[in-house]
Amino acid sequence: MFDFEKIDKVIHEKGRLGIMTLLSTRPSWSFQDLKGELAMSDGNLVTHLRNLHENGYVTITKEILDRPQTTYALTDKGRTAFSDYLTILEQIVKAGRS
Amino acid sequence: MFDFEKIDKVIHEKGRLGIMTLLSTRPSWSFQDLKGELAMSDGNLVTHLRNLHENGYVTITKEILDRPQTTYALTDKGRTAFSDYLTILEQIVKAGRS
DNA sequence: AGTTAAACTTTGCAACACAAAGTGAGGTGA
DNA sequence: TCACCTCACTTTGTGTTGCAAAGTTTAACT
Repeated sequence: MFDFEKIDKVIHEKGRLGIMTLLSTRPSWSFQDLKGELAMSDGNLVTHLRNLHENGYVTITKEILDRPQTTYALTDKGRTAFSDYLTILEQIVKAGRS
Repeated sequence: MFDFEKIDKVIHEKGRLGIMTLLSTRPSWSFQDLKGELAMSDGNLVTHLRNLHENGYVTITKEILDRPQTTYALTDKGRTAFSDYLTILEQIVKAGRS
């Protein structure tokens, strides 16, 4: 039926799935905004973001404006991976709703 | 935006998600059929099924026909939980595709 | 009795999520 | 200038769990 092995383990985790979903809705997000949306500790959030960055899905941009501010955005690779992941979700929903 | 905490951890795992999706498409499945669809070791499959059973999502029926044969099916609770899970997936897809 | 297959159980390990606490850089207020 | 605060991050520790591999049990079939 489906090849569940194709599910991207990097994305398929509650925390990172939340991050990826948020990142896909805007060009970029600040650390604080992400933190505000996701009930996660600093450390946990940073770790997930670093994980996504190490997998090439997310860019990290450090700026010092008023306060230090780091912004995160999807790379093309990340956007593609997320799109592929969504395609599998769509198939699951389709099968499950039938 | 979304409450990602609401994602059911029992279902949101590659292996069990595969099982739940398959179970939702037919009244019942034999162990062998599940094993045929999912690239998983016996032990791993049994463990996931037991997990789902212990959470009240799946019934286990043991029969001895030609050979011993165990069949698995969704409970009402399991069907509801899976439906709720799919609803969240739909929201993610919708947000991610926007 | 010996073999084979189904459906487990057990064991062991590596990975990982997560919390909590600590760090350091760079403001801001007194 | 000194204390304090926030942001972003690191470190540490703990508990959970996914997973493979090997062993076990039960029952049929020869």
